[in-house]
Amino acid sequence: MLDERKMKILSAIIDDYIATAEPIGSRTIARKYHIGISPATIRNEMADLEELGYLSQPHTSAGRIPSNKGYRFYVDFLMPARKLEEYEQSFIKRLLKKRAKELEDLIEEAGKVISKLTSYTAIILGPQLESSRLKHVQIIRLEEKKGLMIIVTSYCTVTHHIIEIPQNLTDSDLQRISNALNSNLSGKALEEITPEIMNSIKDDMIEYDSVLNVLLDLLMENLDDTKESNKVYSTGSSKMLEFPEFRDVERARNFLALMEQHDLITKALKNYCKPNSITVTIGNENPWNEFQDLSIVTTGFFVENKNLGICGIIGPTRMEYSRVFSILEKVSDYLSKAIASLL
Amino acid sequence: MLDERKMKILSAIIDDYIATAEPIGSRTIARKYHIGISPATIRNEMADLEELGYLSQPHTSAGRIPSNKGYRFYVDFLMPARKLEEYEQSFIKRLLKKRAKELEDLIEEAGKVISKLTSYTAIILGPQLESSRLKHVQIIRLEEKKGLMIIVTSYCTVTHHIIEIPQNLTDSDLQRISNALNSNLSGKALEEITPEIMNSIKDDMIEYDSVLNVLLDLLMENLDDTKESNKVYSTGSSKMLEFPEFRDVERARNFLALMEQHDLITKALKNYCKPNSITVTIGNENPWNEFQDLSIVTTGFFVENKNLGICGIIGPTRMEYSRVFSILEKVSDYLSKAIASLL
DNA sequence: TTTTAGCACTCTCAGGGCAAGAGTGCTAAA
DNA sequence: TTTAGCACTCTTGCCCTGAGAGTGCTAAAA
Repeated sequence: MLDERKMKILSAIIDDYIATAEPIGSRTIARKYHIGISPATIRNEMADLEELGYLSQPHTSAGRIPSNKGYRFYVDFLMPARKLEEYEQSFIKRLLKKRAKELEDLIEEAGKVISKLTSYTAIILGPQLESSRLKHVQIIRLEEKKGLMIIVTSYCTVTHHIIEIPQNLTDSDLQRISNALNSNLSGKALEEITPEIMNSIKDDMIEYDSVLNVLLDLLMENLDDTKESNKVYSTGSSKMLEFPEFRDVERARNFLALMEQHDLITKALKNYCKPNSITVTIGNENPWNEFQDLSIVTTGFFVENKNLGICGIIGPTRMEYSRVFSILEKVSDYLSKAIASLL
Repeated sequence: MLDERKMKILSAIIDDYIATAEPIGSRTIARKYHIGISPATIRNEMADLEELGYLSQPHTSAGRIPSNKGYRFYVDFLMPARKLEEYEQSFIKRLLKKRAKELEDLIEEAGKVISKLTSYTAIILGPQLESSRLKHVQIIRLEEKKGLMIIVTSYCTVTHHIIEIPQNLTDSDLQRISNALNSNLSGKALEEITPEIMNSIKDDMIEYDSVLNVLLDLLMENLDDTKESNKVYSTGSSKMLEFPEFRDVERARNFLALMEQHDLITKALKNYCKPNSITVTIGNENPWNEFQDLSIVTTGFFVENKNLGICGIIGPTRMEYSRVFSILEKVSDYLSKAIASLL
């Protein structure tokens, strides 16, 4: 563990670097932060900190910048707690008030709020349906031979599929099928829908065998889909380019390309984020080198104590961690409430 | 109108500039394109073309680059027709084969195809529901006091709303309401749903007055929404940054910020694009100066001869117009077919 | 033993000067 | 009407230089 003085210096360097994006020299620290020791002493300490891996030097005669290890130490031990500004509070509160029609709208809104307030790119991984159950299935006839199957999960997410209806089925047949599916399947999670159950449904309604096959397939596929691939929402990429780390177009492009790789982002979020608390992944703590000089901060949002998704931000490792923490905490809180009142 | 020789020279300059992004000098033209006249003559012609507004010079001792007027002339008169490459053909064909579950998936897929093939940013404005009609309304009970209203339009786009169900309504009440709404409203366009019709529904079912008010409001709001604000899909922004015109981060950022302004894009597409044919808007032919050095190429897609939406690309004014034309034409064609077979 | 002042050294960065290169417009000859 | 020739302009890359910032080391001070 570092001694008091080293921590003070490290803290000062990181704070300053986060604010200015310029390497910091010993003189600057002595002048701006009043630690009460001379630049020479600070220089010695900085050399130590560099040897320990917390700092690095872009070139010999430049100041120091934090390394990933430095940021990690900062986030874990040094970072000051921060209260939200008045305007941030009220901005987030609007989330709750704006009556949204759907979960999706709400999530998009939350993304906008996060990116507006932080200037980083918001990422939301939403509805995480691992624990979702089937709530309702309904088949509606639209035309002579065309119908709509509507699937509602326990989180009130709705999906629909256009299906073909065999000529000989009447409306009451459709209703009977709907009823049978509901009474057998509703309340069940994906893994509880076994082949036995499906066969028993088919046996009960042998006369509808062919259409039932199609329906059950669609149903399973649908549940499978929502389980596998969460939808990724990301907002505010253009603002990110204002940061000096993206002055180089090459890096900007890489970042934008990364934001289009939803599968990779999903992986990164799922593997490295505990939804129950705010999690940070700094630079190469992420195994994919696309994230090399990016940090991810995330937290979950919940309904009835069940994790519904992950919201967070992605930005350069030089990030205002403490601001992001305070904002994300609040947004996740309010988002959870807003969803609860929606469902 | 320009004489033959001027057209040849203009054509050569624009072709070359589109390919290289470098100003072209008289010598280059004489060497690469065999027009059979000397650089000096070409120089004279170029001076004429500049005076006429088709070319401009970045600085006195540089070559010429096309002006917006030049591009316009090129697109209208000079541009060679182009056939699709084998691989482009087959790439687009996959659109049709991939069975999509929803219109939305199909549209997103089309966007990806367009941006992959052209390297420009694909923009799709979709389902344009101006001429859409209400096809079906259905209310489903999910829980004791919670229900789902499902609205299907004539293009089989589906929206849903979670609604509150008053305590005393039974399932058969809900069915009765659904039936009444359907028999009175289905097949009607938004503007055909007059207050008289709504009142007559209410009169018929006076006992459900309060819930009917909510439902009808939602319904109108929904139709209004889909009419006003089409959804904008855009894909492939990161690839755009590979073009030399975006080597400047400032411009890259402006472009990305523009792509997030869906309302402006909608306006630009709606006001300046005729869906029946391929339309180009070059640079400041668009009145908003965000589009200053961008061109938009669009065309519509159709189902049963009704325009369902607009698909197109947005890119720098220095654009491979003829390639884009050929690709867009094909995609719109196949997209229309794919949608037809889906619905 | 720890801290600090002093100093030589290193590296970057902005600015100036210079030569090369590309392209033009003009003039006069073909 | 076309073309060769030529002087002129402007950009670009390159080198050089001096200023500035910051370091590490040494030796003196606390």
